[in-house]
Amino acid sequence: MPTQADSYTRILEAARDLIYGSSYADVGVQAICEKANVQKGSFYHFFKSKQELTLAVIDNFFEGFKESIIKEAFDPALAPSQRFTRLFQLATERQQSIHQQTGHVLGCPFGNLATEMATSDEVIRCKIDGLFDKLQGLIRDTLQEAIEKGEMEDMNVDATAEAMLAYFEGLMLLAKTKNDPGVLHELLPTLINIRIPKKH
Amino acid sequence: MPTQADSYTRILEAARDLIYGSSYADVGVQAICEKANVQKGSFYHFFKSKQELTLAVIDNFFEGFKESIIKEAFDPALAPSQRFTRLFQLATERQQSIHQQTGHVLGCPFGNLATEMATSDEVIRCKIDGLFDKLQGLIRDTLQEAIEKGEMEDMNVDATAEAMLAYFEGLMLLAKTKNDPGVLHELLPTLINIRIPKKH
DNA sequence: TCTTGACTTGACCAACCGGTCTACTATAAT
DNA sequence: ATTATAGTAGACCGGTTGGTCAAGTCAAGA
Repeated sequence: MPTQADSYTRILEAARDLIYGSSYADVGVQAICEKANVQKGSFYHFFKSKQELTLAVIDNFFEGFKESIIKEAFDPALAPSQRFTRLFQLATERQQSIHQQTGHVLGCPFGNLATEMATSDEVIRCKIDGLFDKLQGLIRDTLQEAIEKGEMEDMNVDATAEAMLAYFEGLMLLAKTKNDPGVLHELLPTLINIRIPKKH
Repeated sequence: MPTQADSYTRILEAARDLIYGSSYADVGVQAICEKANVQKGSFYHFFKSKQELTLAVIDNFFEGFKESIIKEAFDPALAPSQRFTRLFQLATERQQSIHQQTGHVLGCPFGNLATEMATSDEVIRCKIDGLFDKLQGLIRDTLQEAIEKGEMEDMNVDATAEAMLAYFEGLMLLAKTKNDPGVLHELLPTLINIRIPKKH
């Protein structure tokens, strides 16, 4: 007998794991209900549609991301350039761990969903677009701080942050396609060498 | 009355356009048949499953890619570093053109399919993995030639080629998520600055 | 003329899709 | 004790999924 009131959480987590493990379209409401040990009626009591559930899943992913990787890597106590190094460690370790558990490199949940749904669901595309903007802002601020502390030369921080995010997502995609986390271990550290100079 | 014998081609092209425009899972056999003006039976006369059709679609994509972008950009008559510049132009123009026609940046067809299916269809994952290897090889050979001609300093050509491919795919993903081809116009040219040095 | 085989037609299948609905239970406030 | 409310149960809906199949068309070869 499920502990009643946390059905919402169980649905959310079941959906998160299932969708991350394959894709939005491949995971049906029925499958989510079965994994969450919940009936259809309960599902639609808490979520008015599969799309709304997915928005909640994306938020949940970002929460988890903030409370683990971001909090640990973008620690103000660390030197800016070391934050990147820590981020690479954590991201690589996570994909390695997932690969060991599931047999698959799953990549970036936001990148996965964006790729699948950008053309068919504008709401979700905008949601992920916004999250990418936040991440880019986080990188940009860190770069700015590094410049101010003399750790890095001056540069176009906005363009560089965007390029870094792109490189990160691209490596995740390659690692997923090769099903080999080694790509990340080898190439993620080179992300800090990316520089887009200021144009003048 | 359809011109009979080219049903195969019409199915293939309909599937290519539909899948590229949304995703594998979102496009049904029925929709493909309707767009191709063909009946279900004909579909399964030519393709024994939706998966096999998808493999043919991937091949078709790569053929088109070779005969347009690759043939034009990786022209031995061009200086190696100029081949990259040409590639950026062509890739950016193509996405801009698609965006103008469809209202959406569709990104890289291989990256899209890999992201969607890598965890659920091993055959397709391997197929795309192989294509990525070919592209990486093409980049690597160009880099090698650039080094031999003194256009570039020596480097780890394999790692650099992989990093470039990742950056390319990541930019495509970002452009798709933002639904803005401007990302490519702004950042693709910086791809040539990526360098992974030889370790010793 | 008869046969063969490539191709087409469209009805049909079980399974599943996202979503709705009514009936029911459990809890808590009145 | 009564009522309201939150949550659960699961049958049910029309529509769609990938895939099958028997029947038929048509052109070429014998």
